[in-house]
Amino acid sequence: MSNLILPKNHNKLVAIVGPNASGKSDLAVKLAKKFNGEVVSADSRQVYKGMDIGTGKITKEEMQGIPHHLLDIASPKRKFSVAQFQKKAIEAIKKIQKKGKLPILCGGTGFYVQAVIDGIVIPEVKPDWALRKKLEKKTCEQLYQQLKKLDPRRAKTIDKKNKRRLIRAIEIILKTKKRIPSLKKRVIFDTLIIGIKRDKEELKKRIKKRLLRRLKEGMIEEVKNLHKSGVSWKRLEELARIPIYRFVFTGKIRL
RNA sequence: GCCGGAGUGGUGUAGCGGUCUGCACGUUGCUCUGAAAAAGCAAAGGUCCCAGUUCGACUCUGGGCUCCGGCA
Repeated sequence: MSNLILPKNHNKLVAIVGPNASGKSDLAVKLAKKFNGEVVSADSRQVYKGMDIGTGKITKEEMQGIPHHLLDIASPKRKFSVAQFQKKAIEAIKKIQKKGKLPILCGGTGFYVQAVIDGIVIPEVKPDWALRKKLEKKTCEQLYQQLKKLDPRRAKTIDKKNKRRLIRAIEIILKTKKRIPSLKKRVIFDTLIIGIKRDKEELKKRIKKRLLRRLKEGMIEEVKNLHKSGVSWKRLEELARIPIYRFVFTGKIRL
């Protein structure tokens, strides 16, 4: 086992990206063992407590003693966002670097990885769900006209038909009373990105195998428990875009 | 074996005797400013088979095949 020697306060980061079931978690652990690293998960679903089997969260045994960060840091009852993730991830990565160890960002959610390695500067405006609900009732055209009045520059670049983005833009302006600053990126880490490629058929097989294993492991129990602990069915459905959760809800699945 | 119901993109469905068969999910490509397994844009992809009626059938009729339910 050849351990990498890094100076304290170095700036290195390894990021692993790739499709579902391609073996990112395994690779992350392997690399961590080899290069004296710790893993930082970047998965928008695995941040939630209680969603283990369904999200394919790594188990204690699979971690093989390697510390994993940013798993189980949020309640599924509340919504978690990229901005929250970004802050915590950067914090965790810096801490690992300070110890002279190698942080390994293990992908899952592309946007989350991007937020960290590209250092997208996200406006400091928390989502206002009541406001969003109100704006939701308007048409794209109405929202676009409103945005045009508030911030003509942003209106020029925005996708006129993307309601979600239009709403977010208006939300930022209403809260800050200012126009939206142009997109900035603040790259803070010296990152090596590792992409995993795998044959499609093989991926399918791996996913199927994983699905069957998870059903056995108590997938259905997990969903029941989530609901018992107070996560509404509605919220569960929101979170349940994952095929395996959909299976639990509908009894149908396509592979 | 009999009776009934149904066969429409990869999956689930909608509709109609006559412009391009619509929608959802999935797929592929592109775009991304606190929802990212998201959202938006674009593209590929279909009427089970054979006859008949008709100017014209995905639609109506008959037969075949297959599936589902009920009865034997």
